[in-house]
Amino acid sequence: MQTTGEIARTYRPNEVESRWYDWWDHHGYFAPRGTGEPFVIIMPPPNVTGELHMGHALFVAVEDILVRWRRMQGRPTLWLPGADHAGIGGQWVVERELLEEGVTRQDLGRERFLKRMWTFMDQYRGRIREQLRILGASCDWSRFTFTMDPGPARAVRTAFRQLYDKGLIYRGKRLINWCPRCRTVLSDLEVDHEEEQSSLWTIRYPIEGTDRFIEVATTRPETMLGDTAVAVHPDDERYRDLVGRSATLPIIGRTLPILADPAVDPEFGTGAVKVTPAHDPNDFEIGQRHGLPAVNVMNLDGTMNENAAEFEGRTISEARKGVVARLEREGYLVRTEPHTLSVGRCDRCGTVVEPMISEQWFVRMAPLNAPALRAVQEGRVRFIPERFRSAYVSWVEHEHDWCISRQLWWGHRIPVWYCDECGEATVSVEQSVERCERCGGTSLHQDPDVLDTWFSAALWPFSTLGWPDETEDLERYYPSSVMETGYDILFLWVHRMIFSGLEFMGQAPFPDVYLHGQVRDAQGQRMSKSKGNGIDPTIVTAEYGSDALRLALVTAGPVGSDLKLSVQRVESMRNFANKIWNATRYVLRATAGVEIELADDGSIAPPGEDGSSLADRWILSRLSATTSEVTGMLERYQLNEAGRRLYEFVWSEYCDWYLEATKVALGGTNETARRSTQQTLVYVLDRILRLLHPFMPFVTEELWHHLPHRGDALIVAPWPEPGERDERAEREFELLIEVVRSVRNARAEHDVPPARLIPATIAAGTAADALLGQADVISRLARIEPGSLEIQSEVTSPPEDALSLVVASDVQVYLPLAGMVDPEEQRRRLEADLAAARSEAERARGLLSNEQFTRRAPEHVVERERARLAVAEERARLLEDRLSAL
RNA sequence: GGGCGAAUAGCUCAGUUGGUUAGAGCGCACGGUUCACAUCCGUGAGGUCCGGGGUUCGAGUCCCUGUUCGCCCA
Repeated sequence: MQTTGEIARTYRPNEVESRWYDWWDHHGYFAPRGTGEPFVIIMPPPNVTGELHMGHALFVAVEDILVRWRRMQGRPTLWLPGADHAGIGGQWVVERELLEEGVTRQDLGRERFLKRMWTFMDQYRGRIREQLRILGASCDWSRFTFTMDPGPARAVRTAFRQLYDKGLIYRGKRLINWCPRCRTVLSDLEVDHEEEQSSLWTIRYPIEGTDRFIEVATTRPETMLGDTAVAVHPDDERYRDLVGRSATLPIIGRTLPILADPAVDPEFGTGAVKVTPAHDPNDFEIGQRHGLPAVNVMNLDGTMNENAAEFEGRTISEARKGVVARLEREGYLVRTEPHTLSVGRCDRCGTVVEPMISEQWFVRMAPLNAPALRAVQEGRVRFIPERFRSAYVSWVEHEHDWCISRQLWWGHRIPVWYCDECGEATVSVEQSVERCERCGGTSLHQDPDVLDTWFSAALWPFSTLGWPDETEDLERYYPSSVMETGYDILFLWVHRMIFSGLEFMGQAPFPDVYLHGQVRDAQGQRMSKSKGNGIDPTIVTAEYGSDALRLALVTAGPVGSDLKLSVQRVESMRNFANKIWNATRYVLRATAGVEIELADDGSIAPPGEDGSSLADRWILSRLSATTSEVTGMLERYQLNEAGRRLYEFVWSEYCDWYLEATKVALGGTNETARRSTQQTLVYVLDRILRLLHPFMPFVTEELWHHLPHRGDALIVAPWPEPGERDERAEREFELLIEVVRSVRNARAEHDVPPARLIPATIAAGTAADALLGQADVISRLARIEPGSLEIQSEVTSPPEDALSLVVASDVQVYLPLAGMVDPEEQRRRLEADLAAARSEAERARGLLSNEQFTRRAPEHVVERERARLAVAEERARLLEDRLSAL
């Protein structure tokens, strides 16, 4: 794309950003290029149905920075995008649509419903690209994959078959979490537990053959209809004589054995509990141990079933009220007291989850977890930040088997066919099965359920690359370089990818796991639709630009912790973009019509030594420092620090000092010096744009095209290598900065109008030569009258009535501001400075006179203290002189 | 109940293997029509490094303990 001519006075992000994305894409820059070790990120696939939110903006910012940086380093770089079908969530969106039309999915039937799902999905598919385009995600669209595509679908069936054959997938009747609203089973991880205020009801059951009762405490009285035992702790003296006897269940009249089991907490309630194996995980286990029957009293829609006597057909909460009322009426309710308990809710819809017994498919985790734990413990999989490792290990060590079937229609159908003749299950990687594997019968029906969305997500690092086929992509790009995702799905997704990669590919799917936190509002509140405190990325990027949003997000806080985002921060990053924009305008104007030398690789050549000024040498050295620091920070995944470092370099060093200093050479008569400055200006700006490109791809690409260059695009321009440091230049220029600052400070303190130029005399000791060469720069920056600036190594007779500034031990500035300076005021200042210098000297002296310190501290620390002492003493001496001269 | 994290300027965060005078950005105050930029420039104020104890010549940093907030797991 050609960009020519004068550029606008202020940066307008939306005009610039809209131009580049498709241009990059059409030129093929998003596809891996070249040879060498690839850099690969498999993108966490956004839900097809989802709107763009800040979570997406954050992951795009982070991944795109890594990807663009590595691409510029010359690695063949693949960032593979995709979309997730989002099981329950996806189905729910379409069901809601149907609801408005007054139809249920059951009315439509499975086939027509799925057709409708696909129509919907096809509509939404394009939106992911559109959203990622806004954010500048440089991912390879030719490899875009949807979890329901034929490839990943076959991967799912293949994985299922392999695990089934190894006995790692089984079907079993177990206690599971049931969401009555979604009408499906959920895995343990999809249930959110929250403390809620409720009651503890104490009920008494008559003991058979006596006129005594046993009191049990429960948080869920309605489940008593399904009680099949009463249990106490084996060591509980209070109930020892009752163990072995029986109680009668009120309302129902069932006989309940009273048994002893160590799982009962004698401290809770009365120490005796009712046992409802069909509706409580602990009771289920007690039931297993004692061979108790499980009586299910609920329907799948959250109403009571035929085992609930008169409460059949009522909702659970109606049943609870009814049961309590009847118990009370009949004298079985002993008391009701307030109680806090943990309630499980469906993480999708918030409905209270019911534990129920149901036949489902499970993955046997222990054999799969062992290799995953080893990989993490041996460091083959690293977490960034590291602290997530211990959370991962302790969670995985205690993981239960994973329930993978879901009672939904939208998703990967379980690849199991049951024979109508012999009942045998046939598991197939094919889409359909004609013949029973055992009896050859041809009348089969497929399991009606689908698989947990995370089952297909677990295979994502290799199903996207063609597995189970041995494709070139799989060979070349597996394992990927880093998995970047939110810490909230560490167990739900990351863990499952790790064990799946190890199981199916024999190798962990990534060596590094970079975990980002959640984006919160300026007050640290979670952004949510209902609170209305969310910041919409579409709106923010339209106003401030995606570059600004990206930089605001990535510099907002360290990796792995939640970050606070305010529009104000985005705005200040937009201002930063404007700063670079205007710096470029300045450079372009300063170098108009000048031939800029290019290096062999087509980039701007570094300026030669000839005619280079102190400022030139200083900024080049600072550029080297910045380049190596930023590269190091990126290598350590410290993106936030890298971003901030660049911000500071550009604004505080390049713009505030270097650009200002160049105005002298550019306006001067020395042709060589001017050429050197022009070359340096462009050279450093070019490096800045390169370093900044991963963070702010749009504005940097735009500006780069205005600079002289021979490459095609900044997105594929080489990443800068740090040059030499010039410590002498840094020291000297920093002294210059100190001199200028102290003059400015004095001017401000004494209300010297900015427009007024003043004379100055500088005594600069050993730095006199260096400063002498910078007289023009100093006078310009400090607003000193050029003809009246004197720089000497020593000033024997300072100007009369001069204000005296002590910059360093041997550097003083005299500002002859006769008439402007109140002598009392100056005395006060000097005295304050003197007091500071004396106390500093005192501190250093005290330290150095401590023999423990001089003996035990390292030599360089002691040396530094000696130097500080000398400086402070010299400074104090100078200040005393000035004071007495006053 | 177990675990993790955080606590440093008004706000958001840096602060290397401990090195003695704790930094940045934003915000704030004051001053500015300096020919890149008011989306800007200059100057400045602002800190018991959460409390207590310990180790050390030396602690924001290491150890113990407590407080507050947040998160994860059961």
